[in-house]
Amino acid sequence: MTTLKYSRQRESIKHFLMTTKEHPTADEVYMHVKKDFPNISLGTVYRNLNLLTDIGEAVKISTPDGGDRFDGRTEPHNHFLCTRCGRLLDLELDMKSIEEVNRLAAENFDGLIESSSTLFYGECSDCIKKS
Amino acid sequence: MTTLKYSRQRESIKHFLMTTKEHPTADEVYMHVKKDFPNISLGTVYRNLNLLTDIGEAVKISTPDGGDRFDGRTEPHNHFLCTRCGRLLDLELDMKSIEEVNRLAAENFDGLIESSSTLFYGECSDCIKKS
DNA sequence: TTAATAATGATAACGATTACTGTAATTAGA
DNA sequence: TCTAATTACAGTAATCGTTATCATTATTAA
Repeated sequence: MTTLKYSRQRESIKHFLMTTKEHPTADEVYMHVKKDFPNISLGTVYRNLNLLTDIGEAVKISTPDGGDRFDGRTEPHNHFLCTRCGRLLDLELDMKSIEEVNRLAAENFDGLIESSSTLFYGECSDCIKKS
Repeated sequence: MTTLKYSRQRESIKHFLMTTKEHPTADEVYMHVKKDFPNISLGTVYRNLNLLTDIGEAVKISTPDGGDRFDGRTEPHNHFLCTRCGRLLDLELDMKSIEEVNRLAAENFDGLIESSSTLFYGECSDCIKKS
């Protein structure tokens, strides 16, 4: 086991993830952090995003379109992907509902369900307005 | 709009997807179909997997670990990813539960929810036995 | 049977991510 | 505070999954 050592770059990445409402891709994080660290490397961004994910200070979200997104909110919550514009949004679902889903799923399942993540699809309000 | 033309390769891919219980990656489909078509190209596999997905005869599943998986079952259902062995399994959840989740989610959401896909995490029965 | 065109196999190109390497920053201990 | 040990860095090459290109083959409608 290797000890964690402070770094400004990691702190900046973490801070950005925790304050943004978006769910940026690694490249978007890179672009942002570049403002403070003009010659930060994309590899550093990936390394730290994975590190933060591993120690539970960030969450990785997989979508069927393109690269993974990262989220600084680590409490269980779900996401909505707009099938028109591709935006990924937070979607609140109270803990009870999440637990209820896990319980329902466990009824017909032979293993141990620890958590779940739901991705909802549809049209976001912005796209509905435009149509 | 381009007309669809029959091909043995596509038929074989489709047949495999519909009969297997697994959720193969593109490469696993490739390996399997190779038995009948020894010089099929991986590009052909991808092309047809995407085509089948587009016309609704297959489903693409994104997981946080590595490549996408494909599923010949097109009725709405959910999946379970074992955090130990990485296996992706079907998980039955009756339509009512799925609709209920979508309804609950819609309550606090401003757009239109059309569908959802839940990925459950935990340990599969095989891994539990081994521990 | 033929002409039109969609699908193929082979391979190159691509984008996202990871691995490598020598240098710089952080940290624990004297 | 200085030093030594070690982690993190920037830069870059390599890898992996996937898509695009293209000349050839298979399917299909007339």
